[in-house]
Parts: sequence; C-alpha cells; structure tokens
Amino acid sequence: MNNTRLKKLKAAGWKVGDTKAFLKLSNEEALLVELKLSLTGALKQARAKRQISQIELAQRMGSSQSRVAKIEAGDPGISLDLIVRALLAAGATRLELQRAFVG
Amino acid sequence: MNNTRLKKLKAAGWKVGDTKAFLKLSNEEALLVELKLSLTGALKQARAKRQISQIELAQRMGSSQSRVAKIEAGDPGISLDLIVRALLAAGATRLELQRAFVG
DNA sequence: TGAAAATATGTCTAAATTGACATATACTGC
DNA sequence: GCAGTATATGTCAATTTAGACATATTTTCA
Repeated sequence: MNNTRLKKLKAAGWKVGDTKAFLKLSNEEALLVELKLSLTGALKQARAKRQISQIELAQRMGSSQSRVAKIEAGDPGISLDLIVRALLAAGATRLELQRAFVG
Repeated sequence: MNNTRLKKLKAAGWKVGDTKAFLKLSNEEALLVELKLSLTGALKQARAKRQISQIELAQRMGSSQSRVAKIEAGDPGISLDLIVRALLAAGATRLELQRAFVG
C-alpha cells in the first residue's frame, strides 16, 4: 500500500546526492572510529592505572583475554558496546569516560 | 541475554565470587542500558529539533525506517554503534553527544 | 639468561545485530 | 470521516560480532 510510495521516496532519495550521502557516511564512520579509539585509549589507561591484567578484566566482564587484547588493539569488528562494557568493568569513572569522549 | 551470560559464567567454572561477579555484571549492564536510553533520548530530541523524518534519517545513515523506530523505542538488541551512527547522521553536535553520554 | 606472566594474533562456531520488507497503528490537516 | 504522512511492530536471511581456544610474541624479574 504505502510500499510503492516508500520505494519511490527511497529511489529518489538515493539518486540525488548519491556520492554526497556516501561521503557523509564515510565521515560519520570516521567519527565513530575516532570515538572508539579514544575510548580504547581510556581503557588502556584505566586498566594500567588499576593494575588489572587482561585476563582479570576479561573475567570481570565475562569475556576472554583475546577479546580484551583486540579491544585495546583497536581491532575493527569490535563493537562500541564491548568497549564500553570493558571500561565499566575496568572501573572507569564517569570523569574518565567523559574525558575519553571529549577527546 | 543475561541468562545465557550467567549460564556461561557458571558453566565456565565461576564458583568463587559467583553472585558478586554476577551482581557486578548486572550493574554494568544496567549502566550500559542507561547510557543507551540517554543516547536514544538525545536522538529523538536531535531529530525533532531538525525536523527530520525517520525515513530521511534512515536514508542518511544507510538504514531503514523500522530500524530507526526501534532505536528510538529503546528496543533491546540495538547496538551502541547503531545509536551513535544515528546521532551522527542526525547531525547531533559534539555538545549534544557529550551531554547524553555523560548524563 | 630464562622461566613465568602478560599480551598479541589467528581461527572457529554460536549468537547477536543488521537492513529490508510487510503491515499495523498514530498523527495531521482538511 | 478521509487521504497522506509518520511512526510502530513483527519477521527473516545475511552479515557481524561474540567467546573460546590455540599459539605466538613480548614483558617482567629473580
């Protein structure tokens, strides 16, 4: 029913500004990566500060050492969720989170 | 989601500090959910402020209207990544992000 | 130096998340 | 009430991310 109209809108929306939309996507993706890197940096700091091993952190968050290593290595294919979980499990303060976010 | 996690933890031999660890996990999970809700709230505001429809936002971020609706509805099973992508696509400022992020 | 601890890297299957689609419901102005 | 539009809900195949494990490399320190 509304399908035809929806499709029309979609098609129209994508034709015009195709590359522009793509560039925007890239930019947003870059911002997201930047944010992730900032957070993983904070994680490394938080963990070092508290002298927690990757194994211990992994246990605390119900994950594995290899995952923690990958998080800190900025491995692509690591979700923001997991990074934040790690930060929380590492006992990062609100201020630390904030600083990481501000960059 | 938490059930499977708990089961896994138990199966994996978490005998000592069992409940304590679980409580910690729950707490961190709760904090994460809180954060997500805060961000989705910011998304709704940002989108309303800019008068962008869900369809348009979906197009901008290369997603679908139903996904956007679910993000804003606080649907479980929506990643932090997707929420942040939506915020960026909605043109949320760094300040808006910050406020939502740190609470 | 060298053993032990910590961290990095690669790969697997299972589980979670995705966009897309269909469709239902809510809202707007007329 | 009614068309047009916006938003909500449910489902699904395909992709992505997960923990786990093996193993390599680096770091630590007696």
